[in-house]
Amino acid sequence: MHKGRPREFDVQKALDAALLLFWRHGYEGTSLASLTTAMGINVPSLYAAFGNKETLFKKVLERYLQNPASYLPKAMEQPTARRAVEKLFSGAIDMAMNPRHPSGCLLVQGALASGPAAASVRKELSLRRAAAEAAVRRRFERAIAQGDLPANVNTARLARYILTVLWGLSVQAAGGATRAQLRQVTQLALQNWPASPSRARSAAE
Amino acid sequence: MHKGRPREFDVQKALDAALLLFWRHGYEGTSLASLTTAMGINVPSLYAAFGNKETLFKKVLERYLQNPASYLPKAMEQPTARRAVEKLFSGAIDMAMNPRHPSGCLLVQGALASGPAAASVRKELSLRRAAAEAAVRRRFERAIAQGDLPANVNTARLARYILTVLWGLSVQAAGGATRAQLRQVTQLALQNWPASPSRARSAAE
DNA sequence: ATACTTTTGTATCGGGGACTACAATAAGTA
DNA sequence: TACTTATTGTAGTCCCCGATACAAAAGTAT
Repeated sequence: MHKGRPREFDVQKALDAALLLFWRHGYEGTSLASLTTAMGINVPSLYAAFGNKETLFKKVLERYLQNPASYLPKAMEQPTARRAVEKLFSGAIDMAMNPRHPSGCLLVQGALASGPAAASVRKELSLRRAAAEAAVRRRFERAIAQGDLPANVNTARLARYILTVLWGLSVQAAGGATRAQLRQVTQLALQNWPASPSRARSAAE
Repeated sequence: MHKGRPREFDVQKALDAALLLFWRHGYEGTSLASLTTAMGINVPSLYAAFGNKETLFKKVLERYLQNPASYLPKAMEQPTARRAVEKLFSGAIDMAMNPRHPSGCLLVQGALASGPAAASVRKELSLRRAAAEAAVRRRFERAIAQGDLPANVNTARLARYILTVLWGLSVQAAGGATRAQLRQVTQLALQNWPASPSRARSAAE
């Protein structure tokens, strides 16, 4: 099967360890020395397996989206758009409150602002945030097609609002907000939901 | 008046130049070399005038709150709580769209996640965000006392929601959102305003 | 065995990070 | 004019950054 000396570490475990560091300290705040220590490998092994710091981060990012951040696509499977957003928020809060990893979302914590060297990472995170917004927007479009949302709802605007609240939750979580506080924020954020009978035109126009 | 050789640069101008760098690249992403270049001074002058990188950042932060971010206390002077929040959002959008400086809010961009060396800066920013939230909450309390908001409104929760949207706007602005997009988000965010006659109990309990 | 291939460990590399020593300079003060 | 005080400019400090060279180790293939 394998040629040459076999790898002595688990790639996924190493990625998970790297994820925790990038998540907590951001891309620029995470050093290679701290990475190799946490991953339990030495520097040449890291470079042989993951390329360099930037490509390592991007693989960590993929891992993040598949494992702890999979609550977003999962939430979109809910039967109604309203339930989907509720599940999106509760999933985000559950993740933020999980003591096994840092608070907030890696798409926000990773590199909101950065030096020129990390511009590529910053751009990648920005694209991923836009992709998340697009996924929610597509869910809303499906909801309109299914009669679940009023047809005059502007799906792009509603999705952008929902994601703005989601990113804001990430900032609040980084500041040490409690689960109850975050939940109350999401409850307020959903009170202008367009499907609610008395305010069907809320997100319209 | 002054003893010794007089300073050859304007402290405020230098702080403004440093502000632009910290704002765009974050605390960790800004190097002393780039700072001295932008400020037009050399390294010993920087240390003599501002202490070190961390104390420089904190002075820059004060400057930021007084000059470009003064829209928040200004907005709180509006006659009603609703108008105050509208002004808060429009002020934030105006600042984000000003081409003379970076997008987003320094309280968010400065250091959401960071390495251990910048923990003090991260904590300081977190405190300032909490202070901003408290200022809005106090404005809501005044609004209740003045009959401007229903007495059963939970001011802390409503303020936290408003600030969550504000921080979310900062993330969206960092991602390149347009003025129209940000404005639409704030319009949606205000549709569940508790003073609105048909939904006076929205933010309550 | 021997050759070949890949990973591992050690020991670096050049570069840039924040920060400072020190002498020259430019003002006020005697 | 000499003295004092503070800033400026040059040069350099130490240290950690991301990234590598190279030989020993541990497997497969012949």
